[in-house]
Amino acid sequence: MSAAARATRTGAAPVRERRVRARNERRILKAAEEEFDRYGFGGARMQRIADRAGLPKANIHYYYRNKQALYNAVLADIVAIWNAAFDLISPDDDPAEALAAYIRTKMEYSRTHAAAARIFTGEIMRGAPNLGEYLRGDLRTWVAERAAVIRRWQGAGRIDQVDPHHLIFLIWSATQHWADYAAQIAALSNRKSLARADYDAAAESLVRIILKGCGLAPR
Amino acid sequence: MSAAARATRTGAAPVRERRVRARNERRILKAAEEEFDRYGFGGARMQRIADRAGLPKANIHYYYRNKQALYNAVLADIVAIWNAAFDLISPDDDPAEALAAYIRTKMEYSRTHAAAARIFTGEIMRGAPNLGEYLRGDLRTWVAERAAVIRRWQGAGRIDQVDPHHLIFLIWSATQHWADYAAQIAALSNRKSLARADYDAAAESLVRIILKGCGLAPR
DNA sequence: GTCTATAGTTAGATAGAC
DNA sequence: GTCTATCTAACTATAGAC
Repeated sequence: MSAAARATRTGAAPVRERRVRARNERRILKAAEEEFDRYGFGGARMQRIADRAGLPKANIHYYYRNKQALYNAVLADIVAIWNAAFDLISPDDDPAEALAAYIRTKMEYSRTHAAAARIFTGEIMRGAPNLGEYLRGDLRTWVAERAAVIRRWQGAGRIDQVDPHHLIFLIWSATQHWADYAAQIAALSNRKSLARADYDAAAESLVRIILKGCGLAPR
Repeated sequence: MSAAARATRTGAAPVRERRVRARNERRILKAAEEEFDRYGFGGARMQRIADRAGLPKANIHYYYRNKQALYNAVLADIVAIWNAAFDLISPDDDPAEALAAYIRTKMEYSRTHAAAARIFTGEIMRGAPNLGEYLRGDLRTWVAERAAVIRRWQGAGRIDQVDPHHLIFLIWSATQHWADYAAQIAALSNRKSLARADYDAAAESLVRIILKGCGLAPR
């Protein structure tokens, strides 16, 4: 019996083996994220994921039962980061400051987590076959809470009477665009890729237009 | 030798056969659009496209050499409709009216051509491997011309000094969102699908926020 | 836990009769 | 131009030695 098998029985894997597992899972998830981003679920190849991760293909199946399970793990990762990153916006905040900060944070996410952002869009575009629970659960709660905050701001006359959901979707779409459409933006500006300054400038344009569009002073 | 083969040699196919060809190509393209939308290029299956079109699989290959050629035909269709639909915006237009009309038209496109819109997004997200020429050609010209119009408006003090490209991308993303993220919007509002009224209301919110955000009076 | 070899299955593409 | 049968390649997944 192997050390790992013994450890599983006793419920405590040796530290070294847990570390190997953690490192390999990280490598595989990273490689899978790149592959699913570039080719979509149907176009992704387990062999290429293995090559990117620097492991034999069989090892991918050792850690993840099948392609679907690996894809679900990548999605879970994306949703976890998403949940952790966007706890902003409470009723006591200044509306202009809170919205400006949210736009800038979301844009930064599009820049630093572009592949994750695109995989998320791909999943939603296919009808969210693996994220229905998340959309109808955590995300719906999040949206309802933020919409309530915006309505309280509106009740206090601190922001224009725009549909809170429409405002949230506007911010999501305008920032997400810089991940999903990065290739188009680069092609239109005759460049190979976008720089940090491009995202920063775009975020400032969005802050300016959206805040003013809601009757708020610039921040 | 068949009538078709004879006709090909003489350069004039009989009317009936041309009609059969046109009808079948339309059916196949429609079925392919649905399939590529639902599953992406890699996940699309020629057999399902054939089933949707009500034809044997071999016939799909008779009209389109392979899967890639069929996908390219679908993309060409999408780009053609796109080019035909958005010739709006000239320097003599009233900025508020022109932008409002563009937002409403683009939103209508997201509603009535949702599958096409999503396939386009998917292609761009994969790095636009089959649309580089279009992006660097027709689309770049289109964007440059519209940006020039916006700059003339700005020179005449008719609209705020916002980056014209950022404004165009904002309108594209905010309207495109209602095609790409329809599943998420429906899930968040606990409904199975979106109605025309949803798109219309969203368009009016966007017109209101974006026009005001650019220093324009509502239209 | 790692890796080679391969089983098993699917799907794109084609041959050839009609 | 249509359709059935089939070829072939590619890919997911697993068996089993180490």
